[in-house]
Amino acid sequence: MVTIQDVAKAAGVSPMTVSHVINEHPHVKTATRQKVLVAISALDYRVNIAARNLRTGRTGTIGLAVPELDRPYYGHLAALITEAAAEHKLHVVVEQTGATRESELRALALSRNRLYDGLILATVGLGAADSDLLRVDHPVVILGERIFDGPVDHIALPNVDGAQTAVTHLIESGCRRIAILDAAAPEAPHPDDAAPGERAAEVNVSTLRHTGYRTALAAAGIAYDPALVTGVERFTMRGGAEAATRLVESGVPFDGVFCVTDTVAMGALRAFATLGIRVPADVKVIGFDDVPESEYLVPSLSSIAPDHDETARTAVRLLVDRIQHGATGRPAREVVSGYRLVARETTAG
Amino acid sequence: MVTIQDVAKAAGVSPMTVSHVINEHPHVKTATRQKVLVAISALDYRVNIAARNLRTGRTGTIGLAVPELDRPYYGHLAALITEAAAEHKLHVVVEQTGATRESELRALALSRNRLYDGLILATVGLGAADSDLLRVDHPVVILGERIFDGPVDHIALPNVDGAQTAVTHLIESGCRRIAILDAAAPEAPHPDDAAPGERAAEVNVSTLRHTGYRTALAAAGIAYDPALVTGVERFTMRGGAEAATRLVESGVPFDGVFCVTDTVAMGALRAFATLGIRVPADVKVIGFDDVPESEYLVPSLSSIAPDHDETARTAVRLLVDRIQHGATGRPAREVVSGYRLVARETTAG
DNA sequence: TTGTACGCGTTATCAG
DNA sequence: CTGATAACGCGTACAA
Repeated sequence: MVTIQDVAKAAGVSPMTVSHVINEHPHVKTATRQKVLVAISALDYRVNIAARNLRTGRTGTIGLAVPELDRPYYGHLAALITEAAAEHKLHVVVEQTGATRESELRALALSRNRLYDGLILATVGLGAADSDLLRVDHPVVILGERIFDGPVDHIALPNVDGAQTAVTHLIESGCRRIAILDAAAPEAPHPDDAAPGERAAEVNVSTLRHTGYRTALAAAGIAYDPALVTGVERFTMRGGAEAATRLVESGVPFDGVFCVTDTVAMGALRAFATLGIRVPADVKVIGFDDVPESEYLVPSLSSIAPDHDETARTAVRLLVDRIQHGATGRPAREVVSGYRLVARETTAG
Repeated sequence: MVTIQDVAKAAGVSPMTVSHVINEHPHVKTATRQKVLVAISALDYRVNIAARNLRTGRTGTIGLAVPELDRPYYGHLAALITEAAAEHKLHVVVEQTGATRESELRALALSRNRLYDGLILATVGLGAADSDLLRVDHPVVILGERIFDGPVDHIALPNVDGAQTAVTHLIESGCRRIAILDAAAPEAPHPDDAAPGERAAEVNVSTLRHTGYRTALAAAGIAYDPALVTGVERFTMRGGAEAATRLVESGVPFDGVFCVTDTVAMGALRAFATLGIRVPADVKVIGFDDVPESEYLVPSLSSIAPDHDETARTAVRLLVDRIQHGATGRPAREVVSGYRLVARETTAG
């Protein structure tokens, strides 16, 4: 391994001078600079980032931790954040947490974070109950469901409002029996049903969007029918296809479906095609996320489009601010992303 | 920042002993270990990876550099490689190169690589002419087109054979006028057309798959018609849709389309739907890559499925071997991935 | 304008 | 079983 010392020796100067050249400090004679540059390229010298990092405490890199890399939503997010970070001259590296609460906490706590100047953590497994665990001393921005009064900066997706808008759109398109495909296991009670003082069920993407669904129904005077709620094992295409198939096989009539994510909707659309159910003629479908694929599906998928670009930019901006002004200085901020309804063929008249 | 020294002081031992405990060295009395562990958790100490890395030269992390993160193929690849690496107790971080030759070379040469024990580089921009530039001293595995006799370990996709199989499948399905959507700019001459001694045009995914296309046509006695070759600006859905639209508007008759990637095919399918061209009734379509989405499209997309799982596992295995046995010891190896034809609805009778 | 000395936090070596 | 010492490669402060 060729070090800065080797370069110094080769150029006939001190290591310090080499350092000055590398870091483009002004007070180096041009002739000296040239000698050093020649030596650097002759020896193919590269600075040792680990050493520099140890000395300076900065890496110029931020981490992005996402639940799963092979879901369009996160791929898109990663691309946008990479772009936004570049404007701040920061590199982005992405890692996969695995979509469980434990793994997300691990990503957060891992000493590895020392290799990043900051971390953007996209969560699905963390709940409001984990608030305390989010208290870390390095710059972190959480991207995900709503965690009120959390100790870290946090960008919340417009889950409730977005879902309500989606379902309202189905209603306005003429649907009356609207099914929902969302997370399977813990039956999410409607907030209104919770006994006073009782802790609400875990807050996550699914329960929030479920809430929006119920709110929209209620606003339109449509009764909530548990038979129309179908659980999705995982928020994947396969999960969506299986859930949609179960919904159809249950025999319960429905004329609209709100899918918790576009990926789930893609699975559902496929299942409907297989079962001979026409979209949008027989059933209208809407998703959430507006992943790039949605526009190109046949039929193209209506969706709720959070302002991804703005979200990415805000996440990076908040993080950069923490990096520059200290992780624990200012109180935590919460930002809710904007969104818009994108009506496409799956909800066409 | 709490250091190993702080822990040592708190536990009343030397920093060295703390290090022994952290790294689970055997010869530490249980009582001592306990004291240290207590101090560690009391102080919430985390090892400083940068310092450890500086000292040991290992990070336990490998890098994966891909052209673009928001393409299903790379997302899927990243997920599989992460999984494969976990079996070797290695972390994976993914970064985006940007799909240009320069950026890929930069990813390769970057001092940043010192933060990884090794790098898996998925290429699209690099050509055979860059062989020399690939000569680096740290462990690297290239994933991409075929670069014969390159200086680094290399996993090649079965581009030529796979494309030939895809086009042959179209022919066997009854197609006679088969269009191809592939890279736009430099007209790729068929190897047979190159004058002897003349350097072949740049070798990349597109030219290789183009070669497979021509080989399949030739084998079936079908004349190559340049009018059926349509350039795709970028290998995105949008690029595919635009190219397909141009193809149709050109007025040239065709009954089959081979798309250079599944993502391009998704765009093409959408364009055909918009233009009222039925798939597979009017035109049959096949892609390449077999991304997870393909199975769920309507109609589901026939494709060439490289053995992604095996590819990921092999890439990691080769890299681990280099990490353990030195980057420059053994001569470079080239492995070609296996593949299979997946016939779905877009090429159904 | 250039050089010297030291410290960042950790671990390898080797002695006790 | 535990600890002292040195070293990893770089950057900062200060001296020359």
